[in-house]
Amino acid sequence: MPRPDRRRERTQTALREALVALILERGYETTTVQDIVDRANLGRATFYLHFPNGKDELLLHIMDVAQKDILKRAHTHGLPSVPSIHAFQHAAENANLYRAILGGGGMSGIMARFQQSTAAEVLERLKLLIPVEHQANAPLEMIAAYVTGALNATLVWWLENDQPYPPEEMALRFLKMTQAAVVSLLSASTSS
Amino acid sequence: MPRPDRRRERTQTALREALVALILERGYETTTVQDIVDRANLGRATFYLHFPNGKDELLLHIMDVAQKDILKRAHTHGLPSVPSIHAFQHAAENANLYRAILGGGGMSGIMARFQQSTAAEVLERLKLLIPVEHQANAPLEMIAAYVTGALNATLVWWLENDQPYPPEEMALRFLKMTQAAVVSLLSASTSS
Amino acid sequence: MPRPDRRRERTQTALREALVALILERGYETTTVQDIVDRANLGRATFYLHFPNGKDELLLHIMDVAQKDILKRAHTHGLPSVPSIHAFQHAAENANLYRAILGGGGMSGIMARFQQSTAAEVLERLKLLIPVEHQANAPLEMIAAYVTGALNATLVWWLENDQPYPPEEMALRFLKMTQAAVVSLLSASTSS
Amino acid sequence: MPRPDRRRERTQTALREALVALILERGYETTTVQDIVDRANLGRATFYLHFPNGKDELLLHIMDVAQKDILKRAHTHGLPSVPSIHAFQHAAENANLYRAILGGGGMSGIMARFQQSTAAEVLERLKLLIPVEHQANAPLEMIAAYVTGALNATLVWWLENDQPYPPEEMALRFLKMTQAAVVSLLSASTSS
DNA sequence: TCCTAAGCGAGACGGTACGTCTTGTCTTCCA
DNA sequence: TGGAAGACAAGACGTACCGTCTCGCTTAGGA
Repeated sequence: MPRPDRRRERTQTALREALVALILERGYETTTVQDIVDRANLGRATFYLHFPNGKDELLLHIMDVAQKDILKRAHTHGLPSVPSIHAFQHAAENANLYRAILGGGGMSGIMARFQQSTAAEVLERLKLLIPVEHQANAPLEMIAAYVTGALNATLVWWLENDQPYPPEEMALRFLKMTQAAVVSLLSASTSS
Repeated sequence: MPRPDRRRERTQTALREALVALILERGYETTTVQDIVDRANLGRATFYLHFPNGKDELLLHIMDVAQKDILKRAHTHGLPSVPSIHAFQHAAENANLYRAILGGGGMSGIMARFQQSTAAEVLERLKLLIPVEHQANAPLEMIAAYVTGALNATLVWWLENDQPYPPEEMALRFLKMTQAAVVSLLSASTSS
Repeated sequence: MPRPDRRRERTQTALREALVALILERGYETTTVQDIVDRANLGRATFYLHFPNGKDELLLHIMDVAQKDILKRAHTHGLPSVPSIHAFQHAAENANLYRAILGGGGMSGIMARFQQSTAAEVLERLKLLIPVEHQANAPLEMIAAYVTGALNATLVWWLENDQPYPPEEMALRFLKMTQAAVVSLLSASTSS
Repeated sequence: MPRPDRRRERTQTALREALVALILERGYETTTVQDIVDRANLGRATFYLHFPNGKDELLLHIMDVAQKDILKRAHTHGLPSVPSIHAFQHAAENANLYRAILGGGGMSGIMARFQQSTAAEVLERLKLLIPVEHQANAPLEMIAAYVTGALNATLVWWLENDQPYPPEEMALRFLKMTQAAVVSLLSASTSS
């Protein structure tokens, strides 16, 4: 039975935990390598011994570990009828990490700011369009977030693929999907 | 009565254009203030004269200008029946800027990477679930991007609001909205 | 009358004085760039702005300034009958600097140690060879230092020039010069 | 009687030879402990086992061995009439080591540079003072090296002993010794 | 038309973080 | 069981940016 020097594993775990903690306390961009190794009680050179490309590599490593975690869980239970359940459960258990990666958004928070201001506009539209008696079935804020996230991702996909359809067609597709999604949620919630 | 002095406007325009160009060439994070003023043929002190908080402030300024643009257009035409049409049109005309803000994602691309790997998994699911005869109606990749963006944004909203519902309920809501969206798009495309 | 930004000169002077002071306090090799700029109340980057090759370049600069000083003095007074007088006077006025450059010797003091141990052996020889009644005329320690320095320098010259003469001949030349020097000093001192 | 343990001797010899070789190839200051043990095919810990104070201690050890060598030779032959003959012979046999210790001079070569520039000035003086017909008897460069080495060593002695005589007197003493030495060498060479 | 306050280019400067390198200690593994 | 391999803490290195600060030059605008 081989015993392959457990110090490396211990060191990397300490670094992972230190970075996750610091991201939550002060954000990713403003956290320095020195902060991380101070928190982990390690030397700076040791950090670069394990992650020669700096803190980005450590963050990727953290995400790798997390994704292996979620995949292991999925394989254990087989394909569920509600596929996203694992995502929500895993996010609940690693709320700090998910907030750090998805919420902070990086770019000094520019992207998060964009998402929020767009979501605010979407929310206004929803308030106008949805009859008041249905608004209690689900928080409009959640719907606004859903719609905004979908819109942004669709925009990025469209641009990254060199605008394969004219904007009018894209807007129509997006409208159809989104209308159906919103109506479905509200009516379904009613019947529950 | 203040003195308008057109030089200020000219300088700020030069800075905006320089940053947008540089973001596309090498990304936002790796662009330095010195790069920007070199490109704009300005002195470094001049930059801080206009944007004392650094390049973040300049990026916000660029987004402000862009959003004023889109709002002005919306007010001109009144509320459209397809609301997102302005977003798509504006994105098409400022593709570079949108790719920079939304696509790059910041955090050294970590977020974009997360989006992509998640989208790949979603795509696998879609291929299994959607009958082959419907797959031609709309690119599954676009649907995968839509769903992934919606999922991530919903996760963030849920976490930022301290998990107001249990994960199972969130997964169920998300499933309903998404199923309806996908079905709607595919069947609608069929009948068109 | 041009006024070419005196800040540079002031900064370089501060750096020179800081290094000279620190060399005396703790030696050249163990003095760090950070020590120097701390003492001079400057930033580290400023140091490399003026001396991009590190503290060696600053030390050379110090020596340049010193040598310009001694040459200016020599040119003022014309060629003296006792040529080394300027060296001794200048050394007396910049004793700290000379001790730092010549005495410390560097190489972690190895060279100084070698000089000292050799001088001790030479001193033993001198005590045996010189009659007691002449020993008061000049300190034998000074003569030992003189002879040792001459021997080492001659050795280096011989080796660097690929031993142009056999060792026996070199030893003979060296003996002649040194005997004459010692005898001359002692007898001359007697007649003074 | 202790057990000599020949491995220790073999290891130390390998380290000595490695350092001497490396000093010649790239200088003492820029040679690292890792370089030494790589060259000697040893582990780094082994180095510190033998020389806990680092490479300075190894260099001192090398000099000790060399000096024991020269002393053993001197005792074998008794006091010679030309005392420096052993120094020259030993230097010839260990030219690399002597060049490393005396020539490199350490302090990143500052001291060697000082010696050279001073020797150049001395050489100019000698050319003016010495009749052309005597210049062939001995290389003036050797005399310049001799005089410069003597001057520097005398200066150091004077400063380290807190300037026991005024500079004028020192310059005079130095002049007398040096004049006699030079004259002696040249005339003696003539008569040989 | 001038002249005067401003915008501006240039770049020195104090800081802070970077990623690299070497040192000396200590542990693990292997022959 | 002793030594090679190498992880580790400490800390200096030289580089890169940052944001601040003079210092003159240019220039637009009201006088």
